[in-house]
Amino acid sequence: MGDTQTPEDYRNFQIDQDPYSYVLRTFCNRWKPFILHAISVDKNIRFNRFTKQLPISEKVLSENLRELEADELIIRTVYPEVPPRVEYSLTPQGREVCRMLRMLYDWGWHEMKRRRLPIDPLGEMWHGYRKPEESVMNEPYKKSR
Amino acid sequence: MGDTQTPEDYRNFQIDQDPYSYVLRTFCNRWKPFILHAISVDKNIRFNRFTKQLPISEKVLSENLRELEADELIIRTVYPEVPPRVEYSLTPQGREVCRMLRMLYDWGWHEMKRRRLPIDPLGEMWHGYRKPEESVMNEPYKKSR
DNA sequence: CAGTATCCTTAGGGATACTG
DNA sequence: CAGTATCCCTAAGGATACTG
Repeated sequence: MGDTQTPEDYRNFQIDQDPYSYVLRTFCNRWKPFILHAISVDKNIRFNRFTKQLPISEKVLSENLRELEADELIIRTVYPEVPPRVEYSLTPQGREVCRMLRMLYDWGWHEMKRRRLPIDPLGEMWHGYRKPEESVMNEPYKKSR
Repeated sequence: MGDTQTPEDYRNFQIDQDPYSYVLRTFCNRWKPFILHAISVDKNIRFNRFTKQLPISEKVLSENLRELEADELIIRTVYPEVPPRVEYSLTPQGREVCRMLRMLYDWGWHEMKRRRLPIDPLGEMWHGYRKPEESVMNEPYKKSR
């Protein structure tokens, strides 16, 4: 379907149109793996819950949620109540991504073990590498400092 | 094995010690997927070949290769000749990473198709989504401009 | 509650010149 | 050939205050 490209066309490499780059900007920044994982565990999670579970600023959280929504990995549902309630959930694509992220986490975990690097215990609890403690997982991060 | 942590310990979330972060900094930046893939295809690839296949500056390429080596994903072999010859190859861990990157690429490719986004044809050739043309793949990137 | 709006800092990457 | 060494720039993220 119109795929008659010359070698010269190919040489004009557009990195931003490569699937690697798409993947990186879609879910491989500092916070998106954590955000997606939080949604996968806590269905219908609300805005404030993120900020209690992750040391992320509201600005950055908001930006990331908007991007994830635009990329169709999550759905934002607004309930017209007072005070407002907004819930976030995964799309089918978002669930696929979570499966891949799971693989990445597992690889990273084993690799860090192999290299004897310290591993954050909270993530381990969330991913089944450590006995869970509800009291901690419900609100792990203190806004202190 | 000394894993007696209090809830307060857990609350002190160290994002840099989480496997997600480890994965991101190990092989999820702008160029590492391309570099690793280039090595996986062209065993014993040399420094200059990267710069001909990717629009990457020598500085950034060098930095990335050093990091990949430090993280034990690639091996750097120096042959004491004149002029010097240095070859890069994958470690077993590097090959594992390439397998995961393959999954990410495939997901990204399908997702971009689904969303009707333009996909760079050169990457498609390298990943088997498009009929390969040797002449282009051997030196796709022109240093012009 | 669920966010914006501002302002600020830093790390990652790009361009270019140079070297053993 | 296989890199350093410089200098520069932008995008991502952080801190904080404010709002419907």
